[in-house]
Parts: sequence; structure tokens; C-alpha cells
Amino acid sequence: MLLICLDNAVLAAVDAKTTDLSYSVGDIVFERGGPAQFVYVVKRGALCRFRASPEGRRSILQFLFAGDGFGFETGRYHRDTVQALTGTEVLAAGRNALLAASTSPSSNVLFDAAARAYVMSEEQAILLRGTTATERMALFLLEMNTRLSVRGQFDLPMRRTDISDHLGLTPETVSRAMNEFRRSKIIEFGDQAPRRIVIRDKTRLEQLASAPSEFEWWKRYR
Amino acid sequence: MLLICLDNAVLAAVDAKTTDLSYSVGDIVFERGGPAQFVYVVKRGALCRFRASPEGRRSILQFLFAGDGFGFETGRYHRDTVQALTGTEVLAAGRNALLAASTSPSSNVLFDAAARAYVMSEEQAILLRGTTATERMALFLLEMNTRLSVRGQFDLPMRRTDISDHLGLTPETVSRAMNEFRRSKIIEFGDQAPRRIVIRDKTRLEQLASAPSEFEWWKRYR
DNA sequence: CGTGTAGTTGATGCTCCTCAATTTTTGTGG
DNA sequence: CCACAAAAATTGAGGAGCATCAACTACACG
Repeated sequence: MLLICLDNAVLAAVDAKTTDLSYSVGDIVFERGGPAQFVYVVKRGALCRFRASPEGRRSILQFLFAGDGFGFETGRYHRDTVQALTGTEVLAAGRNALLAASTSPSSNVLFDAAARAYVMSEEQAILLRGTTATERMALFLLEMNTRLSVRGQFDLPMRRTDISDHLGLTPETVSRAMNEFRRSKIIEFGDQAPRRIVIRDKTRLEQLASAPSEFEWWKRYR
Repeated sequence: MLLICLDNAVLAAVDAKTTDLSYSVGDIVFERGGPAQFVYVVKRGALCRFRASPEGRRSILQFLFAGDGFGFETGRYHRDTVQALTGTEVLAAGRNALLAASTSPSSNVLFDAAARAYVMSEEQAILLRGTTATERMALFLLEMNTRLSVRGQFDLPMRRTDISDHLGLTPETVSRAMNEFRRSKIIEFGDQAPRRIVIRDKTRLEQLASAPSEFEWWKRYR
């Protein structure tokens, strides 16, 4: 019952018996309910970890990029599904190898990972609670910027739908917010590539990310 | 940076050097930013653990009842504030005593606690996302029922405001939902005691807790 | 060229919040 | 115990914020 945020340092403790795997767009790495035998680290590409509700809603709990670990559970089964958003390479290690490594003297490794995962989960819950669509989009873009940008720009590996399922919004709302950012010259899209983002005014974006937004795009549509 | 869900089994590992403390309504056990020297277990009463945002919002992350542990952090300072909702007795142990106990052979105690806290936090985040006010109130009442009820009724230790800060709603919305439950004879209030709850139709409440609510009380007010 | 998917834009209205007023409950001192 | 004040809870009206539905554009692939 756990998907920990493992990083390379953790897997260094396992060291042996790792396998390289690769997935293409849309491939499922594992599904909710499946047996949890391996732990993984992203080497290249992007994935998402989500839970689908019976009514058809989908909550994307986390986007996974190079260096992120996933797939560790305390129970025998996976609690959520992980799917590739782009062509992806991951490193897999047997769950038992990790457990063996973690009983060595140096090892509050697992505890640290669990504690970090807990803190991140709670911080994000606080963040998504009582924030407006504009604030969430600003926060999301800033996070993607720190994780993905090279030379001041980045390509979002996910669709608008994925963003909306992550932020608890609709794709339409995501689109409107992003395009209003664009019209205000806060961000810029690539030519014929709505997933390529350049952040033009990071300061403004940071203001919007933590402010009862005076940036009310919907008034355009009344 | 961590507030773990410790239970009595965990504190049994410490065993020595515990102190009894008592608080009355409104007392602060510790504040966000304060040094994290002790870990606690609730013996009697109820508390809440919350984070106040600069804009004056308050997110209540957890209500704490007898048996719940709190106050453990991986860092040096508390990440949130804990306050008594009623007259309360807690057991406190030095943080160091716990760490010492947790290096003993038997001890993935800390890891288990962190893992459990992580799972609970993520499950609750999923729950609060994309659910209506009615669903949240139903879920909340069911949870309070399992935790607090004796002989089919219970007294909520918290105000409507606390509930709303926990569920991400306003006190008005909480009040309307609860009174609509009452008018539909799903729950019942005590006489001159709006915090005393009797659940009359648990099955119906469980339906409402996980259904795109066909229970639309607000239509009354149009 | 169709066909399919992703993204955008617009119109409408649901769900809940905000603000204000009132009622109920709790706490305090005679 | 009652009288009063303060706090908590309820109720109502109206509007903010976002979802929903629908139409449309742009590209990708055969």
C-alpha cells in the first residue's frame, strides 16, 4: 500500500539485479490491484500515476520524470496505475533486493523515502485546497518549469486532459487559464505546438500562484 | 517535517520516560515553527492538527482522538499546529527516546508509521478531490460515527467551522448539508445540542458518500 | 481527402461561496 | 435558578467560479 518517492540514491543501495525496461506512449507499467514485485526509477521520459474511480473520474496523483522512483508498496498489490506519457525508459529492481539492502546498517533509507512521500503528499493536499483554477495553473507551470526547463523553455509531456485530472479541473478551464496567461504575455506557446511553453514573466506567475487572484479571465465570457 | 500517525503499540516501544499532560479547550499543544522535541499520543479528548495560510485560510489536516499519535517530525521543527478541541489528556515522550527504541532489532516501527501516514494522506486527498459538499459531509459523518459512536450516537467535539475547514467548505454549506440530512431523517440532532448526532439511516448515508448526489438540497433556495 | 484526437472558444447554468440577518446555544455573574 | 452577553449555528438572497455541453479549428495519420 505505498508508492514511495525513491530517488537514485535509494536504488544505489540495491545496486545489483536491476533491469532496463522501455515503454511507449500509453503503455501501462502496472495497474491498480496488480502484484507489487518491483520498484522502479525513471531514466528518461515521463509517466503519470493515477487512480480511476468507478464513476469514470481519474485522479492523477503524480507526474513522474527522470530520477523519480515509484512502485514500492508495503502491501502485496499496487494501489494505483502507472502509465507512460511519452517514450520512456525505467530501471526496475526486485522488491526483495530493496528490502534486503534496507536492513543493512546504513538504512533508514526506506523510512526517509516514506517520510518524504508523506510530507509531499500532505503539502500538495494543502496546496490544492481552497485555491482557484488560476492559482493551480500558475503553480503547475512553475513546477513544470523547475522540473523540465532547459534554456528557458520546456515541452509538456502531458495533454491538457492530464493536467486537468491532476489539478481537479476540466480541460476547458485549463485551456482558458493557459490562454489567458498567453494573452497577458506571462507565457508563450510554441508555433503550432501548444505543449511547448516559454515562461516570459516568472515573477507575475509567482504572484498569481499565491494570491486571491485579481486575474479573472472568466469575466470575458459573461 | 513529519507528523506521524503513531498508535499505542509504537509508544509501547518507548515505555519509559513518558509524561502526562492535560489541556483545556483552545489550548495549543505546539505551533508550526516550534521545536519538535516530543511525540504525543491522545489518551482522552479531541484535538485538531491544522495549518493557517497567510491569507487567513485554515486547513485542518486531521482530527485527533484517543489512541492517535502526533507530533513526530523528521526535521527539527513542527510543520503544523495542534490545538485542543475539548478537555484533553495526552501522553508525551521525548523524541530521542523514540528514536533510540526504533533502532532496536524489532523495529520498522517508524517506517510502518510513516507508510501508514502516507497512505492515509493520499487516500484522503483522492477522497476530497472531485466530490460534492454532500458527499464530503456524508463521508465525514460516517467516519466520526466509526470513531466516536457509543450506543448509536456521538457528540462531535468540533464546531461547524472546524468541520468546514477540514472539508474545504464554508460553515454555511456544512450547516445546510447537515440540516438537510436531518430533514430527510438520515440523521438526528440532540435537543438543544447541534453537536449530538444520531445516525438513523446509515445505508442511505453510505449511498450519498459515493454517488453523484441526486440529493440536491440547494434547489430549495432558488 | 475522410477520420480521429487534441485543443480552443462560447453560451449556459450548477454548485457553492459571500454577505447579512436571525435564532439558538453557551457562558457568566447575579 | 434566571438574566444577559457572547459565541455558534441556522437561514436566506444573490452572485462568483467553474463545469457542462456544443461547436469549431488544427493537425496527424491512413
